[in-house]
Amino acid sequence: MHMHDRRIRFLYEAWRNGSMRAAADVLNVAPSSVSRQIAQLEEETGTDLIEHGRREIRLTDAGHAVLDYYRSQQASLEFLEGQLLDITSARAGHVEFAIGEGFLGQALYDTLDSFMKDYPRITLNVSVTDTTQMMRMILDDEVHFGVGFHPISHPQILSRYRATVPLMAIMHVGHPLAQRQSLSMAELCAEALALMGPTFRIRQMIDEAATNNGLMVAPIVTSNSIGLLSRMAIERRAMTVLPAFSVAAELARGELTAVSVDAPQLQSVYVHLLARRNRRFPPHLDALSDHIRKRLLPSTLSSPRE
Amino acid sequence: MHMHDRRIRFLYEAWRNGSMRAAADVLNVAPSSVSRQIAQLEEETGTDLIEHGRREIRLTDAGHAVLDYYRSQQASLEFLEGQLLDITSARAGHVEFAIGEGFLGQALYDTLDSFMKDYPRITLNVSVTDTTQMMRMILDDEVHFGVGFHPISHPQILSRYRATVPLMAIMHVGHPLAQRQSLSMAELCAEALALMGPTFRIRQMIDEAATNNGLMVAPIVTSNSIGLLSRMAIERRAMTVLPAFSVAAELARGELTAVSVDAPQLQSVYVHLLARRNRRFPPHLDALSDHIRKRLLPSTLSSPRE
DNA sequence: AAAATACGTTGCGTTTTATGCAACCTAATA
DNA sequence: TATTAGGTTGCATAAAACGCAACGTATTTT
Repeated sequence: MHMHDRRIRFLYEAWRNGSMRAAADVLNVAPSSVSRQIAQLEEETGTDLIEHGRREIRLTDAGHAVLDYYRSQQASLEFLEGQLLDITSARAGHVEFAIGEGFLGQALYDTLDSFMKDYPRITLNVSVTDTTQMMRMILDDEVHFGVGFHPISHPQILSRYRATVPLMAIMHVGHPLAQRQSLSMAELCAEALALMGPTFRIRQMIDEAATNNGLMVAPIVTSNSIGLLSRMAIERRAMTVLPAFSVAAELARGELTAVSVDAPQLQSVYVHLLARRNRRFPPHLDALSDHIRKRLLPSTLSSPRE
Repeated sequence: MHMHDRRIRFLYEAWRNGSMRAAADVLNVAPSSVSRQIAQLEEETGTDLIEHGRREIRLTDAGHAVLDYYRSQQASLEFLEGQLLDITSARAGHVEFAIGEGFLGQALYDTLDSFMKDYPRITLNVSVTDTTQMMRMILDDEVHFGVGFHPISHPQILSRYRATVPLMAIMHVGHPLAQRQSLSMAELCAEALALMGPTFRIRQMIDEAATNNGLMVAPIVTSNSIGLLSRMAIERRAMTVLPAFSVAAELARGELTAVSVDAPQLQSVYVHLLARRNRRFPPHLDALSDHIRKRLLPSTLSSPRE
C-alpha cells in the first residue's frame, strides 16, 4: 500500500475542521484538491473512508482506522525529529573505533569517561587490536577511525592527526635515576626492565633503539598489560618504558617519575589518528577525535597532516 | 516535516540492496531518480543520510534513524492493513443503535449474544430510549439506526426494514383462555391485565384498539418492565399484552402461552428498523441489521420498504 | 601508475501527478 | 420550494518525478 502522507493529512484536516472546504482553507489549497486526494486514498485502501453524499464530513470506521495510523505515524515522526536534532547537534550518535596496544590504561579510561559525560547520548564501541587488524577494520569500515602508534602505510588510509608521544623511562620516584634529566640507552638497558612483549609496536621501537646503539634489551618481566608494567615500577622491581600519558595518574600522584631517554627512535614516536581516505567526519566523530586529542594527548602538539 | 513515503522507501531499498543502482533495478526506476529522491530527503531533514563520495551506500547515524522510523511506520501500516481488511469484511467495526421500549428482554439479549459471537471484533453500544429521543439520535447521527414500533414520520428518517409483530395476549398455560385460537377485545378487557404505562407505544396501540371497540383497558398492574409483566402472567395474577418474541423464552419453556387478539390495531403492528435518509450501510451495519431481522424477528416476514 | 570498472551525480526534455478555477450536483434548511 | 453550504467533476495549468545520457569520482585491476 502507498498511503502518501499528504493524502492522509488532507483527510485528517478535513475531519478536524469538519469539512473539506475548511480543510482547504487551512491547507491553502482548493477544495477540489482535498476531495480528489481523499477519493484517491479511498481507491488505494479500497474502502470508503468518509460517508459520502452528506453535507459535513463523517468518517467511517475505516476512516477512523486510517487516522489512528496517521496519529501513530506523527508520534514516530516527532521522535525522529528529536533524534535528528540530537544527531546533527552531535549530541547523539555512535562511534566505533580501534585503539592500539599501548593505549589501554587510566588515561584512556579518563578520556572516555569525560567524553561520555559530555556526550551522554553518543554510544561507543572500542576495539583493542593489533596493527594488522586495525588496518583491515579501517579499510572495511568496521570502525570509523583508529588510534595507534604505527604510521600505517596504505594508499587508502591516512592520518588525520598526529601527536608526538615520546616513550619515557618510567620508574619509582625513589629510584636512583629518578632525578636525572635524561638517560642514555646504555643506562636504560643496564636496569631491570618490565616491557611489553615483542609483538607490540612500543616494544619494537625500544628494540630498534637498542639495536642502533649496539645494545640488547633483556626485560625481566614481559606483559601486554600496562597496569602490570606500572605496578612493577611502583613496587621498585623494575623500570618500564611507556608514553607518559599511559601512567598519567601515577605520575600525578607522585608514585612514579618519567625520565626521557636519549634515543631519537623513542623521541620521535607519533600517535596517529587514522581513518580511511575520503571518509568525512560527521560532527560526533569530530567531537570524539577532538576529545582524544585534548584529553588523551594533552601535553603534546598535534596537527592535521596532508 | 514532510517525509514522503516514497523517498524513504528509496533510501531503504538503496541501503538494503547496497547501491542506488541496485535499488533502481528493484524499484524499476532510473538510478538518477533514486539519487535525487535521497538528496531531497537530505534537504528535508537538513542532514546527510548517506556518506557521500563513496562507491557503495553507507548510512550515517541520521540515515539509520530515518530507517528506524521507516520500519516503525511499516509496522503501523501492516496493522492498519489488517484493520481495514477486518473492517471491509465486516469482521471489525463499531455500531451504535437505539432500541425502543418494548424490546428489552431475553430475545434481545439472545440476539446480541449470538451477533457478538459471530462478529467478536465488532463493538456495540445499545441505547434504550423513547420515541422522541430515538428520533433526535437518528437525526444527529448519534446512532447508526434505531429499532422501534413507532413508524416515526420525519422527512429525514426512513424505515429500512419492517416486520409484522402482532401484539399477543400473554397468559399462563393453565389460564382458562389458554387453549383459545383468539380472543376478542371485549374478552381481553374483561381480564385482569398487567400492561406497560400509557407513555409507551405498545400501550398506546392497545388503548387505541380498545377505544375503537368502545371499550376501556383498566390494568391492575402497570410497569415499564417486561420482566415484571411476564412475571405477573407466570404467577397467574394477570394477563399481559406483548409481542411474542418478548417472552420467547417463557413460551418455549411452556410457562406461558400467547393467544392472538381480534383487533386490526394489534395485528398490524410493525417493527421498523429506522435510519437517517441517505445513510449508506457499510457491511458491518448490514451484518447487525440482518442479524436482528433473522434472530430478533424470526417468525415474521420482513421486507425492505421504499 | 594507468586503465578499467562501478558507482553517484547533474542537465534537460518528457511524463506523471497535483492543483486551481469554474461549473455542477446534492443534502440540509428556511 | 428556494436557498444555502457543502462535495464533485472537466479542463487547463503548474509542480513533481522520471528517463536518458553525459559526466565525475572512488575503487579495483593490470
